[in-house]
Amino acid sequence: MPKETFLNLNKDKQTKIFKACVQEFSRVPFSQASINKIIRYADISRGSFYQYFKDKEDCYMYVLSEIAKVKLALMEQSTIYHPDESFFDHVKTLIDQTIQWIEKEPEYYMIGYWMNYDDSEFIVKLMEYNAQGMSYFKELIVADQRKGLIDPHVDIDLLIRMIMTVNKDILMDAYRKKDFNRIKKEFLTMMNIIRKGVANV
Amino acid sequence: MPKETFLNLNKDKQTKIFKACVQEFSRVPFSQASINKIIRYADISRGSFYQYFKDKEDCYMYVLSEIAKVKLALMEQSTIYHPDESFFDHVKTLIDQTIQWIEKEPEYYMIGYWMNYDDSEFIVKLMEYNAQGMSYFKELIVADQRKGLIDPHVDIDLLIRMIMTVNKDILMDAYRKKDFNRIKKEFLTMMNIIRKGVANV
Amino acid sequence: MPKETFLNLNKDKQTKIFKACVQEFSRVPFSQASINKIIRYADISRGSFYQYFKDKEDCYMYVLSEIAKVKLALMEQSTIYHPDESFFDHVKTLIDQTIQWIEKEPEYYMIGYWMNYDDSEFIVKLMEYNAQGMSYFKELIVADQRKGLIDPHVDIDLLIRMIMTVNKDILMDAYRKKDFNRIKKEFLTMMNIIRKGVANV
Amino acid sequence: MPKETFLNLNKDKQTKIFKACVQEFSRVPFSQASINKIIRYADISRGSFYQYFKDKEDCYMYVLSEIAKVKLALMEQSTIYHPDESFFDHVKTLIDQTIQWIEKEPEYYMIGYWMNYDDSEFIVKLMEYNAQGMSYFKELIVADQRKGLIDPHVDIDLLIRMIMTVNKDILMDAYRKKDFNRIKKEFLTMMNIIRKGVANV
DNA sequence: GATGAATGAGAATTCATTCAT
DNA sequence: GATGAATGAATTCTCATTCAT
Repeated sequence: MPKETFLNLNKDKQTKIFKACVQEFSRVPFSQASINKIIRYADISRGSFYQYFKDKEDCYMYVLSEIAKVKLALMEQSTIYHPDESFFDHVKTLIDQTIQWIEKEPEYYMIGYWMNYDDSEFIVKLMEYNAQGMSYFKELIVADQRKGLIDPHVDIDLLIRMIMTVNKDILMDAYRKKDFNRIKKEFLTMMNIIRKGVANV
Repeated sequence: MPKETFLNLNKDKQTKIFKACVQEFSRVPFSQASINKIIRYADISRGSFYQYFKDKEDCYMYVLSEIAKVKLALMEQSTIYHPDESFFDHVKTLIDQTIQWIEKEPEYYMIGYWMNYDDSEFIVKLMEYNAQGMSYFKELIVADQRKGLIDPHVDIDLLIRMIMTVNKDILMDAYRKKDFNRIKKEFLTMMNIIRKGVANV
Repeated sequence: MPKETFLNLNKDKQTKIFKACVQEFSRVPFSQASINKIIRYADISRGSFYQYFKDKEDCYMYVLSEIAKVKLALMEQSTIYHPDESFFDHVKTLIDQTIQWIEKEPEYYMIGYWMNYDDSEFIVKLMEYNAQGMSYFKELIVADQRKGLIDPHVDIDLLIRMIMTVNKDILMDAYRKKDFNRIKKEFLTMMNIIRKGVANV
Repeated sequence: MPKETFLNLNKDKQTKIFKACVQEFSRVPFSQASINKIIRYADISRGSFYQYFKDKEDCYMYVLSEIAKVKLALMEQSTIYHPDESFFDHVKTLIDQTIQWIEKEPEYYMIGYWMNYDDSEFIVKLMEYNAQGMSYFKELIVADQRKGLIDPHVDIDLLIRMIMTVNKDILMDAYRKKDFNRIKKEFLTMMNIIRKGVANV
């Protein structure tokens, strides 16, 4: 996490630096991100960077934690206010919010995206903490199975992975094409396929 | 694409160089691939490399195109020899073949893997290769819809994308965990979800 | 030498800063000593450091001069209280004291140790301090020569240098091996060699 | 040791680079030596340096080995041609040669000098191989003891250390004062002290 | 008199690419 | 057609020193 020096900076400067980091870390995976570029974007000296952050990793952690704050705030809303939602409704809510979020801060999303594909030790470790979010999905599914809404024989882990993957794919596609309008419809369609299947019975 | 100088080389040497490139490009993403390592593997001089290829990118494109050839050949086979298969059976066959292929030439697969998450200009180019394979999937689905096997209202493009994504995810996961045994079962489970859905009717 | 700002500080703070400097300058040679570490040890701000000292060199000179004071005081004692000792007895006394001193303030000794092998401009300055102690050695030797205890033809300056060098070497070795027990015995042996020679007569 | 690239260079260039290294490594201890300075002295590009040497250590090892060659050649001469010399005569011969050597290549000497005072792991390891040269000194002393030339009770290791230390000190002093004329006389005087002692019997 | 943020030159090392032979 | 030496900008990171508050 940033050094005191950074925290002592006025909010404006902090924000400027944060944005510069986001700009760079959303461009390429962590291992390719260039401190050179960050300090150029932020218009600070090389020395200053290292007065603010211990090293590149430290800087990255800071950015992630800032983003996590926003993200958690978002997720808490959806979790807290709809505790009794069914799994699919919940996923739908979540996606709605994610889409909103991406439209507002697409770069935040990219940072998380790159994280999936960086092999550096550091990033691999980081990824593990992400996996924690999955557990409450499981609970929702189990609950739905008890209520008779979801087939009790289904492989829960695979189901979650499938939805996650599909989800990621759609968002990435939207990002690439800079078209967030179709996403929602596409997503609902895909969720429906998973829910109902495509076979004609 | 390679310069004439390369094409004039005897097949043996071409192959040796190709293999060296594959070895390196399957190790790390394009941006991290080292020409140093390639020329060492191929046992050619630094100068020769640049007499064969315009630059690293050119070399990469060459490798991709070679692999694409093999891949397309494979896919065509499966189409040619089982023209009447239903869509899902076909997908299953395809996956069988892909798994076989990966087990035989895992490096080819890795190159594709890395490609997805590296330089975006290339991704676009890659997508073009992939898109070629899609058209005949469509035909199979339409045929199945006519036969009453698949829901006629389903969005064909989305369905294909979904299967592709899920497919990629399973393979990637298998690769990461170096465990190809579970793949087939996992894949069948996921295909079943897509086919039948998970809702309790 | 320190700026007035430093001299105006209360003794406690001066001492705290001095100790911090000693801690750092005894750790590594001057050129590798870190002002960062000094201000952290002394718990003063970066800016304060430069309000007290012109630069790193200035700070170092201050430390050296402080240590020199202590050292000279020590040497004077041995001269004052045993004015009639023979030269070799005196050297022995001196070494006893030096060893005591080292065991009490090993860091002071280390600073001198590093000094010898770092920036050469400093060495010259250091030598000046050291030279002060030499003159009364000479007197002792001359006295012993008059008393017929020491060969009148011996080159006094060389003899002193030799003893100094041997002395330094033993101490250094003791310091490196963190073993001060053998020192005294080794030292006596060496002094005996100088006194009696090793040739079989 | 240098890479092939370096060995392929013509002798002139090799020499130029070697001299640049010597210039830098004789200026300061290894840990402070600057590759920047070396490439400036040698008038080569930063990249070239790393095409010649793996890293700074590699470069240093090369320089040492070159110097060692010269030094060994020198020592072999004195050892081979005077196998029956007494210990002190041998030391005298050795010093004569060392002085000659230092006068011709004072920088070589400095490199070895700095080595004594560098704490980096790498250098500490290196120093061990230097210790090997001592063993044949021991043999000479033992031989002299058998012949009755040297006091049989003398502590051999301490004697060698003493001579080494004194030796080093004289050379260093000569180097500092850029005055090699007095060395020989000084050295003989000191050896005489060790041989005969200074006490009036 | 105190503070600590800002600076920029410097460190070692890597690597795609060029160019003379 | 082959070679491999030369290049220099790029990388991350350190640190003594300055300067505005």
